[in-house]
Amino acid sequence: MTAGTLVPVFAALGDETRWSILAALGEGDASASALAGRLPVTRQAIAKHLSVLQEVGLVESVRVGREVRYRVLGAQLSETARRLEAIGAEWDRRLAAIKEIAEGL
Amino acid sequence: MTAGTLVPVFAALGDETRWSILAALGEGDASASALAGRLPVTRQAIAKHLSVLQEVGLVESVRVGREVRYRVLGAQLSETARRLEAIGAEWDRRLAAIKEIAEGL
DNA sequence: AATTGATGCAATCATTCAGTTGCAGATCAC
DNA sequence: GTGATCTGCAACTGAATGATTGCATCAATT
Repeated sequence: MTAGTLVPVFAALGDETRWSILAALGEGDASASALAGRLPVTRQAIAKHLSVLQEVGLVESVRVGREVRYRVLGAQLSETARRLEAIGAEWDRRLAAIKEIAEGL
Repeated sequence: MTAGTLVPVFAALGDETRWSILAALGEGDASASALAGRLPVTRQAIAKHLSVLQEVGLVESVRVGREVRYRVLGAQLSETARRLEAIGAEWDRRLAAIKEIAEGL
């Protein structure tokens, strides 16, 4: 269901413009040209960002006639969040264990 | 408790070397020099990465004599995961609503 | 105090990347 | 078919960044 590697997803999410695109797509599916009308960047720049987002599984595209509509995939975000939560919890567990040892409990 | 902006945290997590550092720190607190002994990059490169990680609240540092020890903060990861999950769920909710409308349910 | 080991700062280099412009190709409307 | 519109590819530019080397500084050990 989800992409293999985790790091590229974070790299994709580490850009303000891409979040603007995701936010705009959150209002409803749209094409690169339509997004270019709402954001202060060119269509080609948006097309590149959409390509990045699609490669990591954050959006999907559907061809409708002569335009290509993009849609946000929330499931990938949830999956990423789940894996991140697991890692964070593991580290906190270790820290707690160390603290217990240090305090002689 | 956590840093303000979300995007820089993702940018910080979007680098393989920084994950190597986080993984190494997961085995126990360490200094930049100690990490340089375990990873295939120079101490200065690691120092820069640690600076980035510290700025977004993923690690904290404690001075111990002449060395500076770094520790992973799992709480920031968990916090980031929570916010990500919330966004993903919201998007999926909207998608489901749109799909229902489209299918005339 | 002299030496050793650790951090910090600065300059440099190569690569990556976000963004642009320009043009060619494809598809709908008329 | 002709024109308008949307996509796709390619080349280019400028800025950000990952990584390096070199040197200065500061603290602990002897």
